Amino acid sequence: MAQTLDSIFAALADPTRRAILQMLLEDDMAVTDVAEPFEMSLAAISKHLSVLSRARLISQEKRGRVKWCKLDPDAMKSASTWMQGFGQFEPVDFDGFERFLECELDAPEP
Amino acid sequence: MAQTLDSIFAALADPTRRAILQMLLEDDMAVTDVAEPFEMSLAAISKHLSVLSRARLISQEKRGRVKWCKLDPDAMKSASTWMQGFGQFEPVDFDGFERFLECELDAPEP
DNA sequence: GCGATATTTAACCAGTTGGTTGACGATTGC
DNA sequence: GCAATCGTCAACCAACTGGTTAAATATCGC
Repeated sequence: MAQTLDSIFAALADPTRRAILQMLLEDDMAVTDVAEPFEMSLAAISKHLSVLSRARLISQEKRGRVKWCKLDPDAMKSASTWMQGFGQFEPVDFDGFERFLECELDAPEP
Repeated sequence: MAQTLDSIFAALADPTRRAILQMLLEDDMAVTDVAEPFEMSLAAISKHLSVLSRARLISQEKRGRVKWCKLDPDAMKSASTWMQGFGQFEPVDFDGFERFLECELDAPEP
């Protein structure tokens, strides 16, 4: 679990990878489509995806020659759970999505 | 903000730094006391603390020759907020925790 | 003032990261 | 069958990380 948190937080520490996760929030995507908005090589994106995959933040499934990437929220949830040790609970937060959108404005690229 | 998230998640990606944060959850601590349970040099811990400090996960205040380290929940809060876009995680009341920390301050200083 | 204590800085080292290019293995459509 | 598409792998590079030891800087107690 500690090693899991290592890889999850390390994966989240890169703005390109966070942007990829936010793209996947919209829909599952093929590797080539994930790469399209970024100004870097496909190989670089492929590496980023494997980092996300090893951290189990995404899952990947190959169908034909296309590899589909899909968000897997469990890992993010365990990171979030770890962080909850640093705060107290409060009832469901309806502003959450709004604040998320504000953060998204600051994301790099696409 | 994007750069902030970079440094916050990068800081959280190291198990030593996460352990330090959990120690600080109990109480504010001097650098030497933070270092005591770890099997590494004081200089290494000092570096870890400066990473945490640059990420604003802790604040540091020098009183005399002792530098006190104190949790600063704001940074963790923004990371948690970013993550909330990815699931129905329980949100965290970091403001409540901050009030809790302020109460702690009234406790007798070591 | 002086020795002890608290902490940071500098120089260094090995390993990791994030990117590149180019070659390669599968799969598809014609 | 064969050219195009999808994606990874290998080799390489510069920059960063996490650790070390040794020296430097403050401050404290006496």
